[in-house]
Amino acid sequence: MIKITLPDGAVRDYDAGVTGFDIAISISKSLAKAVIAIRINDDVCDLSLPIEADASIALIKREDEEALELIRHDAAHVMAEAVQTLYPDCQVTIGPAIENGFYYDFARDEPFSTEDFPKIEKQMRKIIERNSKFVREVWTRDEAIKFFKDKGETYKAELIEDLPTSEDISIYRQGEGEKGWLDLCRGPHMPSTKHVGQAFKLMKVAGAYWRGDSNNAMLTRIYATAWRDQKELDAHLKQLEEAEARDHRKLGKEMDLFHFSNIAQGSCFWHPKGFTIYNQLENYIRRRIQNDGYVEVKTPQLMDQKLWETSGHWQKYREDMFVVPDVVPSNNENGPVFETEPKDFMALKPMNCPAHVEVFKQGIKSYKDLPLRMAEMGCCHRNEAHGALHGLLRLRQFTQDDGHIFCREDQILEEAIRFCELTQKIYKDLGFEDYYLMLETRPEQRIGSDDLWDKAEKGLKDAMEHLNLPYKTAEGDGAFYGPKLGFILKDAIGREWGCATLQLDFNLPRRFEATYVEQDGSKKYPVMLHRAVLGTLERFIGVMIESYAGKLPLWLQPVQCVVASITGDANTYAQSVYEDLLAQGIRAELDVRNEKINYKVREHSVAKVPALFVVGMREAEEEKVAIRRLGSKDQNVVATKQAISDLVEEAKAPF
RNA sequence: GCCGCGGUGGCUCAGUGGUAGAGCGCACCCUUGGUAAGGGUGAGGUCGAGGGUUCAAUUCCCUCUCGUGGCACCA
Repeated sequence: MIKITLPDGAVRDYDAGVTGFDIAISISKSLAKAVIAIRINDDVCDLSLPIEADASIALIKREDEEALELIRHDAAHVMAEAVQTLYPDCQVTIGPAIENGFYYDFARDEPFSTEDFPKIEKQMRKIIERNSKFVREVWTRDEAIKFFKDKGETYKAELIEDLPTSEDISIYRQGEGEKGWLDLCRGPHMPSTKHVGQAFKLMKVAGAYWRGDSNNAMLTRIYATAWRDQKELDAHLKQLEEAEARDHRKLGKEMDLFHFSNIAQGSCFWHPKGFTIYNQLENYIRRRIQNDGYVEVKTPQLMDQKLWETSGHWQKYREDMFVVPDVVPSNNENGPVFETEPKDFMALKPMNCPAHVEVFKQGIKSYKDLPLRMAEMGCCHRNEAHGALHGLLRLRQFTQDDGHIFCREDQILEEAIRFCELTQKIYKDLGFEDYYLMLETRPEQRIGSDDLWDKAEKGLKDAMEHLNLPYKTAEGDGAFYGPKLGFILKDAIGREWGCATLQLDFNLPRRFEATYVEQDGSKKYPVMLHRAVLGTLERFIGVMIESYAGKLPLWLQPVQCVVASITGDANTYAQSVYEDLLAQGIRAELDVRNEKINYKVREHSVAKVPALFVVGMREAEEEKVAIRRLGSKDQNVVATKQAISDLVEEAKAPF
């Protein structure tokens, strides 16, 4: 007999080898119908798995939150069978459950298109209705490898070959008898295909490299979403639709903030309204960092190859840099641009750090000068791959709210804490609470001793622990010169973008022979903390537009108030209200066009103008305005003086 | 860079092997209207670029380019 502890704490005795299904039956028949899996201790398992020892268990029902992953995983198997039934020449590879759904990677000479989706979905529904049991079998490695090789499934065979020899090769069969479709899988699965249900939808096809390596073949990935019921599915699809409407590229066009053009791909043309946001944000950051003890510098855009050789970028990252020959070009328009092979080169800076080290090196620095916090709104260029570009979120030209803190080793913790606190304050001011921290630790290819890395990683961890900040860790993802801490924000559809970053660097000062004089007169290398709060102004504005769906806080809005007249007779008064607003520093516009007020209200609402001052003869006579705020249908008639001073108060930047 | 999809007036998009259409916007006229589109008239397009097939290509094919969804990349 074994002891099974149920979630309510009750302990029941069962024969060893009892299954989750047996336990469910022993409790109630209706429960047995509803359960689809069992959690044994902390692992989700098949309902049919025999339990051989004492355990705590919980039965998972299909309506439970935990069922989602099982539904999605099983749906992936169903999709794979459907695809292979329809396209027998197609190899299946891997297909995990992911957030909101699942995908499966297929290898086929002719890629799928979305036009194939209805056919595949139909076949999936057939398989689900067939209600085949998922049957787990354990095979030997050789047996499994031979089976898949004979079937022409080279990718599966490769997967099995790479599994540790200690591991059982488990196979899940989801059809009848010997001919049932099967897949290599660790499990667990629900009892049968019908539990997948009908609330799924194939979403998109995409290319994906085999095993995530660009040296490998490109497979065709089909993404799908799957839910417990139609209501959940509909809600998800609706949410996606709404998110699309918040896309910063769409809003940027609609609100006339910026544009992109193929004559400067990956760079942004800021329009007056967009640049107003940009400037407001930049000025705010400038006030923040000045208050936090930074000094601001401006360094060159083009710098000599030698600088990049010293920093190491020339050797390591040249292919991502814009390199410019330092030669006078030929004026002969029919000949080559350069008549002689260029020997000397400059490069547009892909980052500001070497330039800041150059500034640091001017003159002699004392330990008393540290920490030296040097900031720059640094415009950088990186020759990003075409496929990487994405609106304001991934550009070739961008401006970092960059900064480098030169400090002693014993100042790392304090500076790291200080930076995290500054970032928290700024994100709070800007209305961001939904972000997380990611610590990226030492990569395989790195410079510096393990001792230094220990110190550096500990410095970052200590800072986060001191501030009680939860964080994730990505082992091995750090920069070659030091570990990284990132603040990750999400865009409208949940894609993640690194914004704030803090990186420890023991390396660059050594490469540049940048030193300070210690108390005892000896020369020492300072530690460099690379840091940015927004990351880049462009990316942050992009994320912010999506997060606010274009309805930015008043202090950032390009047009804060529009004064709209109802009839021509009120135009003079409207003009005077408008001028008063301007005089008080409000970014206002005047609308005295020959249009109906309905029309004006609609247009400015669509344009997301936060405050609309409507004036007709009634208001003119009483020196008032009828205020209509964005998102509200209410009108509030207020004395003009009061309305303006209220708006001025509200439009104050948070710092 | 790789795989899929796309590029038609300023914007959103329809359409066709016989050199193009709508709505919005824009200009002008009428209308002076009280909180989400008043009416009329008009201008505006080398149908992304190049090549091919064809009597004829915006339409079919190829190459390129840009965009887009992913993948890879992201110092």
